Amino acid sequence: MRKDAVQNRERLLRAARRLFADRGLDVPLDEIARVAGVSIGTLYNRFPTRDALVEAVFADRRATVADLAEQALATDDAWEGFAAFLTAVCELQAADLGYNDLAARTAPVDGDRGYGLMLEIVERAQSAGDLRADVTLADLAFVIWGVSATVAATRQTSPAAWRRHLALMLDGLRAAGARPLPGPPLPAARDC
Amino acid sequence: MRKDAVQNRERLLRAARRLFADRGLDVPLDEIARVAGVSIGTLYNRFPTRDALVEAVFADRRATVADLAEQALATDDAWEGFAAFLTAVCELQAADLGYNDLAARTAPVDGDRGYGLMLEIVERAQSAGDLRADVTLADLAFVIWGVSATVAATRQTSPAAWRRHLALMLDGLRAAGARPLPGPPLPAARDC
DNA sequence: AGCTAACTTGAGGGCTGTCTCAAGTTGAGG
DNA sequence: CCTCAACTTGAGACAGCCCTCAAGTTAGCT
Repeated sequence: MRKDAVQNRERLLRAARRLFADRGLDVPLDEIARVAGVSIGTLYNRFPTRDALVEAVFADRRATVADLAEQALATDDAWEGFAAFLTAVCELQAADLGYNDLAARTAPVDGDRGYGLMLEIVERAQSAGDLRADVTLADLAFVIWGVSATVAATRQTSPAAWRRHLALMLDGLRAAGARPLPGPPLPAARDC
Repeated sequence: MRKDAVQNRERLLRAARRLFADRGLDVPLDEIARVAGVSIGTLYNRFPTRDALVEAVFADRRATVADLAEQALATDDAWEGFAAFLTAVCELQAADLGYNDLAARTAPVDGDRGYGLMLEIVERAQSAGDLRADVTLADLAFVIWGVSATVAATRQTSPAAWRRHLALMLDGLRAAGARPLPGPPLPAARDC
């Protein structure tokens, strides 16, 4: 790839990162091109679809989440690790409206490195008797979806409000005082 | 108002009710007109803005919610009333994608009849020692927003999944085993 | 310096949805 | 039956965003 092409690619990524973070994944592509100081045609040359751009911008996130999962497993207390992991993921969401959108739209993929780790986090916390036994990994989507909605709704006015939401959900996930859950657990959904 | 005009208005409302319910509040207006068997111009004659149409379609909902709140207060057990109220509201959301959108976008208005009743539901459940003392009425938005997101995400594949989400939140709202919440409660937000 | 493949450009066509308004139609009172 | 205010109509102006491609430019090799 030519030197100038590489530079343009990076400008585009920088612009997209910023705009996605501030305004969400649906920001117009021509605006990204404009902020990058590049024509819309060049953007399409480098990233043929919006998804390709999103994927490139958030490529590191999957690994970041997997790292967080490993840290969680390294924590002595199983519940503490579990709670810290969820909190960290939600912090990523709160810090970046684009990732907030992305997290709410995509489910963890089965083959992924993070998937196995997350499963382990859940099972460990359940074995320790701290996490209620009737939840599954898929139920954590409720936390992600819920916090995503709260972040989107309160970002401007109460940027820390999601922490209350998360705290309520964590208390709901505790084994102590849990009432049985209705219905079957969520199937391990592919996406959305 | 002329007889045919009244009839057209009702056709529009019927069409809008159906389309909002199936596809959410953002369904194109010209499609509503088409389904109603009326021109787009007529739609704009009757309802100058989308909000006016939405308002007309869901005009009864505010009263419905207030009625539900009254029923909740008529329940002997304070917590049971509280939980039944939230469940009923979420059932409205699950049954109508349009209302699901609406509930997530608008906060209960201060002067509203339902507002006072909901306040009472919360306070009664807190006085009974069942609902944790550190939540406020505004915190119930987390339930609405969260369930709204879950309904939107799982409607097609697991239409009852929101009940698990709600059950987790209800357990999180219980006084028993509650950990202190972080941050200040949400300000009584106007909208959104 | 000259050449060429790689790259950039941005006007323009396409699509979807909103909203308007001049012209035509019709219900209903007199 | 006549009249006219009320109503309906739908083409079309407008706006936002997507995506393409023919023409022009440039990096980098020889």
